[in-house]
Amino acid sequence: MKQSQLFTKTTKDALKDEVSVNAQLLIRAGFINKEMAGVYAYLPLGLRVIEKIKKIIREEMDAIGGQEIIMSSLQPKGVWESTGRWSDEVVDVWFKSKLKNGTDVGFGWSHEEPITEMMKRFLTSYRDFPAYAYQFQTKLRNELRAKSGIMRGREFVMKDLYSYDVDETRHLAFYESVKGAYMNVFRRVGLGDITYITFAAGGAFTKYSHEFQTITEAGEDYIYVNKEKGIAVNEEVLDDSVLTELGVSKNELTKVKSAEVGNIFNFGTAKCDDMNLFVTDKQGKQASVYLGSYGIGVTRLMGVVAEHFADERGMIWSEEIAPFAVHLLSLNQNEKAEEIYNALNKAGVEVLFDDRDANAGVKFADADLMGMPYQLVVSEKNIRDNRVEIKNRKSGAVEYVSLDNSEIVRYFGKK
RNA sequence: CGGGGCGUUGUGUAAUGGUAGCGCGCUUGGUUUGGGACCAAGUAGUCCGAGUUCGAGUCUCGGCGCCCCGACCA
Repeated sequence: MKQSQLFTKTTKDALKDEVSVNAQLLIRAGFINKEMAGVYAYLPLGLRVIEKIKKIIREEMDAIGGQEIIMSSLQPKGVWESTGRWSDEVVDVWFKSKLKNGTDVGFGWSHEEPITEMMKRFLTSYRDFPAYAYQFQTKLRNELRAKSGIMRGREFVMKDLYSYDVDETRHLAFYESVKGAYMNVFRRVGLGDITYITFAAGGAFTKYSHEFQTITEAGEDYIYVNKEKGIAVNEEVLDDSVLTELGVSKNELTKVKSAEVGNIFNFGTAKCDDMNLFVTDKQGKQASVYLGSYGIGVTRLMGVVAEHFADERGMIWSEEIAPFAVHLLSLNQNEKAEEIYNALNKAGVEVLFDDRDANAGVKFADADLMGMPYQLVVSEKNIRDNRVEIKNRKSGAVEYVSLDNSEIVRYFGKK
């Protein structure tokens, strides 16, 4: 894409009302726009990051048998009444409205009840299991206090996966396979080293649930970790019995601040029982259904990455989720740069071409702010030396490649 | 939901109750051209509504909105 055609622009100015690093950088670079407190629009560059993250998640979900669907944002009252969760006293984040005829509707803050209701149509026999469905969906939550940019908003994108099974062993095995898939996701977005499967409160159905906590100062949780043993415990459940169960003592654990990027939850059979989802087993008798619910905050994950991979000049995207792999900077050498741009495009390399009539300093500063992994500099100086310059945004390392389109394509092809 | 801070051009800020000014941005012209360059001329504003006052950005009341701490986070 040519930058001269991109309708967004960058700004040097820091916004007074936006304190978090993620929102500050993403807004300055033109990735997102703030619509209101806790509500952000995703612009071309930001959307490309979201789509890259979704692609990774989609691959990992499909790999464990997930089938993608999309539920609705408008939800009927009835399905939530069956579990007692329509009440504002029970769920305090509801956005609600009415149809013209007075019928109550809710805006989806979760989809556990609606998807289970929907599944009743299809899951009627033990032969129908297991069933694994997931979606990417905008969740609407009337948070009392939005904060930290895109890390805690009133409208955000979540990937939620639901597993249904009649066989408890298989149900638990799937739960374990989601753990693995989730860690793959966090590894692939670059947060593997600092993301822990964390013991957390389980609620009414199970003793514990598991959260995926990424160590970051921008987070709002505290967890206790032991990196060598790969153990992490949320502060909220840390007591002597948990320590005994895990076989660690408290002085082996370090307290760190973290952000919850994912959560997996075993409902047992309670939820489906509540919603009257029963099926016929082999003996022709009524059987209960196990439900698992598994979430990844897609937009929050983008916020955590933006926070973590940044320096004083701007963001630093990894190749897996960068909006573009290459930022081609033409220092008044548009003709030559255009040839390279076309060659890279033809080879399928994603490239943002800064073809604007601007000073070198402006282009470098913008490129650093936007944070594409590679900056490819085409300038008079380089052309004279019959080469192009390729700078690694993260390391700052500079490499030179001869001024030959196929050589340049090959450089990025091997990446 | 409890507590605190705050709303002035697009953005960041200034203005004893008395002419709304400055930097950045943006527009135009010119100069520059490897790290946010320079010169000149322009552009645009007091969140909304009442009230007090000869006079309100400034004082009072109400509304709307934003940020932070805490609580909450299925």
